[in-house]
Amino acid sequence: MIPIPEKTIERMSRYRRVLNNLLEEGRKHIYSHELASLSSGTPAQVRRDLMIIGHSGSPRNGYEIKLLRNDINELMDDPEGQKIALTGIGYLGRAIMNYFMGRRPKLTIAAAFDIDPEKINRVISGCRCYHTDQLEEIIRKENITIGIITTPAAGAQKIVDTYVKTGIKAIVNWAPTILHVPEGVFLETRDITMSIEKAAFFAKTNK
Amino acid sequence: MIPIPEKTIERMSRYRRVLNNLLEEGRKHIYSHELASLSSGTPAQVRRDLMIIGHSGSPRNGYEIKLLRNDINELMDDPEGQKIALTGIGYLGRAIMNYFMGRRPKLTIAAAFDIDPEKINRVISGCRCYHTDQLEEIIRKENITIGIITTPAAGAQKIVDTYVKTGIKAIVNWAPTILHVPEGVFLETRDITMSIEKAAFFAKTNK
DNA sequence: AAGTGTGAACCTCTTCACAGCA
DNA sequence: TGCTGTGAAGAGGTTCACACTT
Repeated sequence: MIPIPEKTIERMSRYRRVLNNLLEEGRKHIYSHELASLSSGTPAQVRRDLMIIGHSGSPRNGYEIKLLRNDINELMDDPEGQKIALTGIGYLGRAIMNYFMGRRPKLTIAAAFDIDPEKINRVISGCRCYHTDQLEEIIRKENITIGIITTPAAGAQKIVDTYVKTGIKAIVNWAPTILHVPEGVFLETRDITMSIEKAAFFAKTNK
Repeated sequence: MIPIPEKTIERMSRYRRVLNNLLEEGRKHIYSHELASLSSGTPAQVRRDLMIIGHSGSPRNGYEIKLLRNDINELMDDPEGQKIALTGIGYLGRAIMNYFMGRRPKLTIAAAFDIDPEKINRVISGCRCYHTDQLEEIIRKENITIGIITTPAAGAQKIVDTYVKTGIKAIVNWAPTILHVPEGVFLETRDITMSIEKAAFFAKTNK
């Protein structure tokens, strides 16, 4: 099977959110142009994406929302669930923990790590906190497969290295620094400064 | 002049960070392959980017770090400085304020907004906080041109509309929702859930 | 009539490969 | 020799346009 493009995966995440909202409102069907406008895309893009994941609708009613949502769930979720480790319990780490807790049943932050004794062995936002020294132990014990980094820039590479050592294959980094991972490990850096500087460039250019 | 691609702007932000670090270490020159490996890119990409912004080096020494950094500053910074408004002083808002304060002299968070009376009229992370009702007034008075959104999903579109009404041309959104802006306004949504779900998909696929 | 599904064209960004230069 | 600068090829993603369906 042809691999699904990263961009399509991102949009699936958006589509799912829109579809879940519509389901709550009791909507049953949706046309590509409606889903497009609700997710800030184009109708052709929506149809292409759904074609890629192998979902089809009908000219009469468009797409059946529940079926489409289920197809996206099947594509994106691991039926056995996936666990996440988060390292760096600062404001950013807490924002993510807060937002995530209980939101996605198949995807949970199973453990958080920090070096501040104040935070260790507490439960923050429903999540148990450990000392960073225990990263390897806990990740292996809990069978964690996804790593989040919300530490300051300085310690981040060391955390990545530990993540990689435990066999984690996907990492999301919010530390404002460039990190290095071996081939085969997915790393996405979501740099706050970079996104604001890009916006600033646009604001300046469009002045 | 040909417009500079968004992707190149993003990398400029990364290059600048690397170059600033090197300057502190006293380095004077750098080759494209070195800058590439420090910023997780390819040498060809680095050369192409520098070509696009009109910076050139020499086969003998590569690029002169200080000159290159200055060219990036000139490209990215507004000489008169740019001001940012941030709405939503939760964990995420504070993370951004904390990180940003005093870091970039030409780019400052000039005002923060919330609806919680606890936070209003205080100074948090060196930034004055106002009630959201004052958005228009303060943005115009302070001549703010960039807007950040770190509110919950529910109120976000209303904030965007207010930003747009005041003439703000670039918005960065961290609220977990799809927002709509008119043509000509730059909007970047940095969705936490989406990035984690994407990583989860990769972890699942690479299992 | 008003949708979907999709080959093909198009556009954007990345990488190759090599001439030119110090 | 080992780099830079860049035309050209390649890869990836988006949009067009239209046959097909209900």
